Amino acid sequence: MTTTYADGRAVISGLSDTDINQIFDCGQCFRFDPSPRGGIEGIAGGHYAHFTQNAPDTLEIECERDDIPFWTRFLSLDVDYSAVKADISSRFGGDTIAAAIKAGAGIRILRQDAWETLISFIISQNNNIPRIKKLIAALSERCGERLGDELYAFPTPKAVCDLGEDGLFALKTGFRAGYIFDCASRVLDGRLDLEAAAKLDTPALLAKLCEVRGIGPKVASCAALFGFNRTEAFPIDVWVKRVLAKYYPDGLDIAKLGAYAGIAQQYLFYYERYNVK
DNA sequence: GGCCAGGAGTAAA
DNA sequence: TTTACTCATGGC
Repeated sequence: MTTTYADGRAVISGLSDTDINQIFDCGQCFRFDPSPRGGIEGIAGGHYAHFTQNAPDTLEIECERDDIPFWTRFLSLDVDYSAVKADISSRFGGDTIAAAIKAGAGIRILRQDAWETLISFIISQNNNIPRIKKLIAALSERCGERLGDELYAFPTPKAVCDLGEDGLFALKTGFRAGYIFDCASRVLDGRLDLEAAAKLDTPALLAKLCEVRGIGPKVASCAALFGFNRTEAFPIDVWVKRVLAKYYPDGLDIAKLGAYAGIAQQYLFYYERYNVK
């Protein structure tokens, strides 16, 4: 993998197992969308980037020069996904996981901000992806830092807390308003110390996250997987339940799926959710 | 107009 | 320990 930078654009070549359309459209993030001028654009970590991929092994990132390490890490470009796939395949067996890996061959699990994933997946509960995106965009526009024309950073815990439960409800978050407020309050006053939480082992992390009102096993698992880089976390939502019932009627021992269970889960989710056969 | 959406809290059995 | 109901909202 080699990176060059010129004219506000990083060009990363020598890639494998990478497809930005799959990465940004597999339900793991909610602030990246197709750009009117082609490619995919969005905001993370308070920075805007625009991605284009004209070849399987080459990615162009329009971003600040100083942000290249951030985006490289964000995209998990340092992770050897051929090894990940081999490990998953050796543990699952069967045609289903092979087909799912093939269907989502370019998926990479993003390393997102823990706080952002917590709020995003609280919003996701009993909701659909387009509306989740709308609500997060509305929240960011309402109280996130303005980065440019129509561009807003994801808001800080304090900014969300200052909105109050009423302000959050006014954004049409519905019954989730109180959940979002509780989470923001806890992060703000230190009852939920995200830096300390990041040092816990995964079971302890999940238990800690579940102290927040409105965070249960599924939301906690998504935050752990997408926001704390816990690739062994295995979120079970309606789609994954569907996959498990359909292809693994005799049950699947998730504990035996190893360090990349969460990545396997993402292949399966993508396979079933987007009906990629 | 009922059903569903990357669920979780609550009460009841 | 599971099961049924409820929670706002919007697309279909």
